[in-house]
Amino acid sequence: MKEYNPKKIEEKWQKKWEKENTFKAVDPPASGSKKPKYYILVEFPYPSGDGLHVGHPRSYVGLDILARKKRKEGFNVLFPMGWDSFGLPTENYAIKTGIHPVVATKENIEVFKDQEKKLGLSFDWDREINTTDPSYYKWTQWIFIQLFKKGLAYKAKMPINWCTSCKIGLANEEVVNDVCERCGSKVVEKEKEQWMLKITEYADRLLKDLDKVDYPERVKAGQKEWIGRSEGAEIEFKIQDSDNSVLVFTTRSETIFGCTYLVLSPGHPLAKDVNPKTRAINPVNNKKIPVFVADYVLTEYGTGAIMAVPGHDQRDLDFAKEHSLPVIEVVKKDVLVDSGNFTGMKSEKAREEIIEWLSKKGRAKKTINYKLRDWIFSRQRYWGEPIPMVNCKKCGWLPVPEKDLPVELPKIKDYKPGKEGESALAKAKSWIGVDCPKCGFRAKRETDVMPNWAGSNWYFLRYCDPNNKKKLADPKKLEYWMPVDWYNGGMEHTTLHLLYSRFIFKFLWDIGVIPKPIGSEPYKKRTSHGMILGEGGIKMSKSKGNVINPNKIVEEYGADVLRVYEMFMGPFEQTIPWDVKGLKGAQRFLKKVWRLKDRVGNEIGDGRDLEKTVHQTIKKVTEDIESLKFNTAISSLMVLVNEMEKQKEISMNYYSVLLILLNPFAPHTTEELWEELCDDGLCWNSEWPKYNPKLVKEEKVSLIIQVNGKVRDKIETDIGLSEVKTKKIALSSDKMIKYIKGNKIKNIIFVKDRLINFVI
RNA sequence: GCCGAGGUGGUGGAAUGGUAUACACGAGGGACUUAAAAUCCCUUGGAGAUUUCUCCUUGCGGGUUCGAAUCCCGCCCUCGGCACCA
Repeated sequence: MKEYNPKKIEEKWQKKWEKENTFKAVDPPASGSKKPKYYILVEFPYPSGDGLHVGHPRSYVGLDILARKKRKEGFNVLFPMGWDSFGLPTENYAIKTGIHPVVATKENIEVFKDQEKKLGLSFDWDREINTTDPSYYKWTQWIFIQLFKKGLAYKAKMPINWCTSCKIGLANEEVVNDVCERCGSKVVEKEKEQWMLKITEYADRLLKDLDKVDYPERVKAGQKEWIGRSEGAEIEFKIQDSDNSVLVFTTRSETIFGCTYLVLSPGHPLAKDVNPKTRAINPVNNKKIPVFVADYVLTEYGTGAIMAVPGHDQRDLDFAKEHSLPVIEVVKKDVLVDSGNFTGMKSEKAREEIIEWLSKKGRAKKTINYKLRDWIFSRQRYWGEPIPMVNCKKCGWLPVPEKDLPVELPKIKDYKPGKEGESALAKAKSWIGVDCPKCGFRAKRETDVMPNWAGSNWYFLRYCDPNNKKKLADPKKLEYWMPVDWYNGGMEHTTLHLLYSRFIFKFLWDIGVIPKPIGSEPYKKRTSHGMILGEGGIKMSKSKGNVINPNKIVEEYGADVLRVYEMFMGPFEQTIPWDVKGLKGAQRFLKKVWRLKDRVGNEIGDGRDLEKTVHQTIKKVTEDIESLKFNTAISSLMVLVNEMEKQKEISMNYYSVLLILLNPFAPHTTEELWEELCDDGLCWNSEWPKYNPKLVKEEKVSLIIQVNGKVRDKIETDIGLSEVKTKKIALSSDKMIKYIKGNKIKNIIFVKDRLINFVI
């Protein structure tokens, strides 16, 4: 082929890869194969009706590069893809158009899959999964039943966030500024029976085990923040002239002598009984203090009541000023003052001793509080996994027998939730009625479905054994593939999705579904890619009309150009604006590589310089891919190509190194060139080159000569020159003579092969 | 308000204590062409001298150091996350 024609090339290789199942991950025991496994996971997308966004390929291409490199290095790579396809947009679309979510989902998936295939991603498509497939959600339901059996799923009447428009209960994290995150309508409180998951039981382990994993510090910080562990004490304040008492939670019991009033949250059981004359008794000094009700104290956190210490807490101080309440300072320079027997004690010691003293009197106990709350797991919607539970008037809540799983979504015509907010499933009368699994009398199915998270909590396990009909996954396969070696996804999922899936994994590990040797953490390493913004740095959105469709780019420039551009545009973790012009640079680069083939000759023709650059490039690209520094990896490849352009003839040897290094980034172009020029094998599975450390080093260096830290001259020297010799050469130069003339050299700083600095 | 990330040419960025601005885009000039595209060559941080050269420059102000984009202190701004967490 004379001209670079990406369209033809890409179609050709994509067909071949599909036909030959090139990127299939081999399950154990692979006969004779001793390749170590490597499991690379990218967050699976929600197949929306909008199709792929240029943000998707950023993650997929980045990790595809890693996957392709690992294969070359001899790993048995698992790099799968699937669809997280339950969700509201599809349901809302169904309500609007009457098109069944199953149909819409199928269409959307076809579009997504086609778009992804056109990017040349090396997924093992044999392992494709879909959370809305009954053979998949059978196991999502099965996990729920196991949680129920262990007492970790329970029903509770909860004051929930109720969206007045969506007619759906929202979890706390789905409410933004008192409005529904999805539709922007007003959210009110409503009492509702909800299925809850006891994630709080795992709070400590979710926190502690962060030490075992390789996540970015900012991600760990997010997890810690969300769990919000704080050590403190519950202290009892008796209400005067009453049998009631108020428990408060505090992390700073050493400040109790400065407590001048109590505050209850509006939801506190005693809040109704509080009046301006109510007094509580401070257990350390028997002072009678007023009691208030205020909404700056949260019902759900701690005991729903606080001891207010305006001398040492800003919010208490604000409140005290507003109500002209006394402010007492009881800690000065970390030492207690005006605090009875504890005066003069260091605050850290006093904190412990005060609790101990009050504990002996039965008025306090040490406790640990978490911000983390149990997880509301019910949604009154249609397009989700039915919660596989049955309610019998006689026997109560019972799980559907496992042999009857999956509980499939019934076919209905109207997907709208009921007016009271009940799930649309409540309309499927014949589906609801079921025999009680225990007593056999007529009972009713649960009509709530699970939230979006349910399917994505454990999907990475199913990839290990996607077609297993008897088990969630074969333990042998899990033991081989798990844990995930490298997980990449969006920053927006680093708190909740990560926490929830870690919780479910730990639970499955506890009950023996996950083989013990794997350990109780699902992801060894987590990274996050940055968002791609529209041109000019504004978010891409339909309303702004600045959404870029990756397939248009593929049409015009080719997938390899898009891949190289997205990886070159800037640091992988960083948010970055899209720039059409940048595509041109990527295109020029690949064209240059293409044209270089005409200069490939035999073994002669390479200068020593090219040899050095080749080895330096191998080193740089090898290291940069491992740290996701794709932008600098590509720039070093550009340097190599620029250097090759200067040569009259390039050896096959060096050109093939270039092709292998570039292959993960531009798999189609390099494969085509490889086929044309190389006699043996394919580029994708050619061994990753190794560099010679001796050849990476420069033999000559440009040594900097400074005077008082300012660069005044440079000299070309051999490496390893001693201080004495360097000094001699440096001082003999005309420039230096000029600069130093008439001054006394006070000090000389010498850094070998880098610089010499004269301080005068 | 708190937590996290960041601020470097006209633009995206490189450099994590040692030549600031690699690589790329854009722009200007030139070659090829009837012309355009494509391709190639040169110039390109700013200011002043223009043959040698000098001074300034990494958000702002200090500090440490022979030497700071990089480390420390204070401030300003942008982006992301969380919302009274006792």
